[in-house]
Amino acid sequence: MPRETFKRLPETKRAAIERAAIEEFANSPYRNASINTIVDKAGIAKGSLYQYFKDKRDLYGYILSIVQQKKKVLAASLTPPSNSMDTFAYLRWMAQLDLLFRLREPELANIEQYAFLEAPLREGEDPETGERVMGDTRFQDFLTQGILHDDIATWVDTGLAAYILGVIINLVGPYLIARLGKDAESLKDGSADILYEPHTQALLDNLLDVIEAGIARDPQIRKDYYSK
Amino acid sequence: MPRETFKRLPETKRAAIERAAIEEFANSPYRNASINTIVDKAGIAKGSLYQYFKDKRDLYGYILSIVQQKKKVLAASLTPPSNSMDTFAYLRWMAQLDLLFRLREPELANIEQYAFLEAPLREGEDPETGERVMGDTRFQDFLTQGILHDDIATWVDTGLAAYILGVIINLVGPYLIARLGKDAESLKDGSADILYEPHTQALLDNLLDVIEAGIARDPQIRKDYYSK
DNA sequence: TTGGTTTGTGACCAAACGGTCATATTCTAC
DNA sequence: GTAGAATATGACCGTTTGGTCACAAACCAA
Repeated sequence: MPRETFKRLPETKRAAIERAAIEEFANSPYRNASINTIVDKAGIAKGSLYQYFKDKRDLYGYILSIVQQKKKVLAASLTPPSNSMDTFAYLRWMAQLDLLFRLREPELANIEQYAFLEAPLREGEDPETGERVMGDTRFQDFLTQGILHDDIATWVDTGLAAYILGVIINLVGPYLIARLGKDAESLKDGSADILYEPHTQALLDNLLDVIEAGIARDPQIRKDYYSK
Repeated sequence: MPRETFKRLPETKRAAIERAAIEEFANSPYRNASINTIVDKAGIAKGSLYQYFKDKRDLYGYILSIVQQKKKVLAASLTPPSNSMDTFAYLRWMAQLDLLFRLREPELANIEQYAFLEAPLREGEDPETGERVMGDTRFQDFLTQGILHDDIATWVDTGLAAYILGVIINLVGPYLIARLGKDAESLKDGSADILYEPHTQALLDNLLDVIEAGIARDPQIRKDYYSK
């Protein structure tokens, strides 16, 4: 969506503009984000910005595309979800990806969250049935597949559960970071690996155990080490 | 928090101001709510408003107190939670209260939700332990009690679960209303009672069954009619 | 009717908003 | 060197923001 002029910009200048915009959209939801603040921080004139982007929405859309792309790259760098991965392992993988994204790119994660909160009820169309559904269609699909695989209890209302899962995944990040406290620091600077940091894994385990116990057809959690 | 002058105002005028403010704060989060819009809708001069309230925050605080009070009244009109009510019945009662509030007072419910989203991570202090906790302390207490009563599985991380419960209860309302569709209309105009409307009760049942299955020590849901 | 207190009013303020545009500067090609 | 295109600039526009204040109107007791 940026104009051609923007793409021809020297690397450093483009980066400065992107960084300034990211910082601003991470600190304020779209409506309150300030163009003036962005151009000041980027060190360019306001008129210049409007040569690169049609308007505020255009700039915002571009920043959102950066967020998505960066997350995609991170997802690819993480052990990818395999087809053999079971339903809940996949869900755990998603939660871990979300947390890792928040640790590595807190500003981008914030932008993502603002975007989610601005349309938490956005409708999507189920490509399968054409039925209108609410919430992230990813989770809708996820649950439908889970039922087909006999992983999810058939009595679970998939629409409701998909909505709840979306809300949880999108809002649990800040809580986890706060709970991890200084452990989160080690994960950020890379001195610890999220895959092996015990405190982090314990929290993720607990979150997913609750979810699995809640919607699984035959939850393992009830038979394992936790049972008393 | 309103000034004495406001309390002395004729009923109709006070009501007009409250209605205008409620409408505005229900449509926009605090930062974007407009004083100008409020005074226009209330049909008073801007200077008058500032004789009744110190500033925007003061007015907002007053409106929030109305929200809380109205919800309290509604809670009292509903069959109150008894001591003998078990942990999950109490949680279901809370969910039902929230839904009913949304049906009867959609604007007030919206204000409540904006307030929640503006500080979803606000810290509270556990009066028992003095420990700093996140999320609604109500749910923290609720879970602690539940564990004492042997209703909640001991392996559940209460902090995490309390946060999740808070997020769910505060955000599931709009989804439920949308799902109920025209049934929601009957509930609003009083031609149907939420306690007996089957579609509504089925959705609430499903939500609470998932939660119970997720965190209960000995979830009934696994043994009952749903099991296959 | 008078005088004093309480209440009502809207023009006005400085700041910030998104966006525009005439002009200046820089770059490219011949 | 020069013409012409591309890019940079910040003063400026109209609008909106929360909040103030000098003044007018209404009220009330004496």
